[in-house]
Amino acid sequence: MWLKTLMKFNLADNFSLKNTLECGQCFRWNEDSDGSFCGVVGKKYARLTQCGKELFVEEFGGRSSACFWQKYLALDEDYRIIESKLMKIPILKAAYEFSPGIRILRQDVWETLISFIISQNNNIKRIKGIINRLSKLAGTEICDGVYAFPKPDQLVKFDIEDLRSVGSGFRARYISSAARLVAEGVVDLPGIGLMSDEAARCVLTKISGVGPKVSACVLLYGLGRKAWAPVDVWMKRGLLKYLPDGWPAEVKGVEGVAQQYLYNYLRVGGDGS
DNA sequence: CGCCAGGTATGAT
DNA sequence: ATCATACATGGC
Repeated sequence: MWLKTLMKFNLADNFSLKNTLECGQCFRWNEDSDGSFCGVVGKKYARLTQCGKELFVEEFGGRSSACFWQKYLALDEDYRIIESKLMKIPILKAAYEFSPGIRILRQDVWETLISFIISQNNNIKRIKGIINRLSKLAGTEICDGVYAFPKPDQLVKFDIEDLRSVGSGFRARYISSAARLVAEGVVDLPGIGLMSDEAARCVLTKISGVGPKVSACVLLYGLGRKAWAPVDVWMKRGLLKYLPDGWPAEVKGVEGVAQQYLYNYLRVGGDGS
C-alpha cells in the first residue's frame, strides 16, 4: 500500500486551481469527474481539490511537504499588483475575466525543457500523451501505473528509436541530444537558476531543438522569470490582432503572466474566434 | 482526406 | 539578415 498524506491550504480569493492547471503551462494534470485534479509533480502523485478558499492536497507515494506545494503553485506570491496591471489593458482585462486566478507554476526546469521541446509544432492533447508514454518508458514508478518524469540519466539509456516509439516523431533526436548534454554536464541546467536571463537563455539555446519559444518557456515556467512571454502560433495571431504595437508599458516585467491569460483566452476561443 | 498543432534547423536568396 | 520549407504524428 502506498503512503498517503493529506494537507490543507488557505488560498487567496483570486486563486483558481482549474484555470492554473488548464491554461496550457503544464501537461501532467487531469481533471477528475468530481472536479479535482490528479497529476504528477516530481516524485509525487497527487490529487488537488479546491473548495472556495481552501485547497486540499492528497499525496501518494511521495513525502509530505507543505512548502513544496506552496512553491509549486506559487501560493506564497501575491498576484494582486500584477492583476491590477493587467486590468488596465482592455484585451487583458477580457482575458482575465474569461479565466481568472491563473498562477505561473514553478515547474522543474528539466521537465519544462523537455516538455516544451516536445510541444513544438504539436498540440496539447498529443503533447500530454507523449509525455505520459515517455514517463512510462523511462521514468520511475511512483504508484500503480503512475510514473515520474524521467531524469536525464534515465533518458540517456534509450536510443533515438526508443524515444521515437512514444510518438515524439522528429523531436526524438532533440530529446536524446538534450538528455546527453545535461547528463554529461556540458549544459549546466541546474546552474541556470543563478544566471541572468540572457545568460540562461544563451545556455538553453545551445541545445538543438531549443529556440526563442522553448527557452522563453523554461525561463517563465521553470525559473519564474515573469518578463518572458513565449510566443507560439496562437500568440502570434493574438498579438497581431490585439496588441500590434507589442506589450503595453503597463505590463512591463510581467509580460509572461499577461501572455498566459491571453494565450488561454485565444486558444480556448474566449474571444469568439 | 487535408489541415493544424505552445517551433526549430537548415538551406536558399 | 531574412525567408521558405521539412519535419512525425494524430486529433479534428
